[in-house]
Amino acid sequence: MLDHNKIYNPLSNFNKAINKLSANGIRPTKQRMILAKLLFEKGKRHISAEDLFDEVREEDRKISLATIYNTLKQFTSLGLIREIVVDQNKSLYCTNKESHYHLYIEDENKVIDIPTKNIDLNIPSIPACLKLHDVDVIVRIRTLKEKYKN
Amino acid sequence: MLDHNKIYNPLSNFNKAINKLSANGIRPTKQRMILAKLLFEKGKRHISAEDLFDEVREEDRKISLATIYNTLKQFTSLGLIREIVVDQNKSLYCTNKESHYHLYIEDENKVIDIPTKNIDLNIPSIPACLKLHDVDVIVRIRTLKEKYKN
DNA sequence: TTACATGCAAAGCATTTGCAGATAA
DNA sequence: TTATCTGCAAATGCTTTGCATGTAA
Repeated sequence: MLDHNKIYNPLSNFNKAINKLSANGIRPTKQRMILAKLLFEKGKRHISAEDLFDEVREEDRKISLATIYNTLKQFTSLGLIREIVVDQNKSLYCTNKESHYHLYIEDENKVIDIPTKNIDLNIPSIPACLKLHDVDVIVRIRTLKEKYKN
Repeated sequence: MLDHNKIYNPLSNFNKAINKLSANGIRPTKQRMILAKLLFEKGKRHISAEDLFDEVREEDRKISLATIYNTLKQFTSLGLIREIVVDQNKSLYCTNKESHYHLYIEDENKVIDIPTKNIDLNIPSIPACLKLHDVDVIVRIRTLKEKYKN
């Protein structure tokens, strides 16, 4: 059921997402709507499949992990969210639609958005013909002590 | 067995690596020596565990994958190589000891080093107290066509 | 009605771990 | 000798897939 917020805010990220789904012939099923709400009605997020799975349960609903993974992949293909690979055992999904990069603090397993203007890329080695589709920048910082001596 | 190259080039990356091993009480076993040779006597490389496994076999030797993974992890802890997580199912290990960042071309599964001077990081949001141990920057570019329409 | 979605369990895959046997010092 | 290392196979953990069932249009 629609609430007033959505009725009077036709350009919300949630509504844009739903529009994009139908524009691509993808059915607005119960599961997709629940996930879209969690992703797009809570501000900018960096969230994992497992996190979403838990949030769905907290609402006393249930969506299988497989469906969550498949939906996240689909939303990513549609450009509704961005996947950030922070380490080999975890992908996070980012709902910030503005142009930005990511700062990953390994010790805390935490991701912070960095405005694009804060990083100047000067990469003459990219062939001019490459026609970039997307550029992700992950700045990974560690504060760990060295484990071995010099 | 040592060859002339090593005898007369005491500052080679290979020798530095071996020195670091013994400085940390880590035995220069047959397996570690073979891996160190492959890593440090072939110039700058971006190589996976599986790649190394294959290269060892090409020399008609055999080191188990488990040992290769463990050794790579250990060399990384020692700071001899750097791990680059290019996607969730693959880590590459980089033998370039100079300060640099990484450009990952997803379509080609290829990594190129970027000199640090080509990227200006201006990240006021990092708390000053954090005392960075290391900063990895991965610029991930895609040239794929969009799969879905707008 | 029917093409598309979902959920479950099983499969996949890179990586890690437990442990018995091997090896360096 | 003995602490460390290696190799195998099994375990792990995230993610994907096959397929039977369910559902939107």
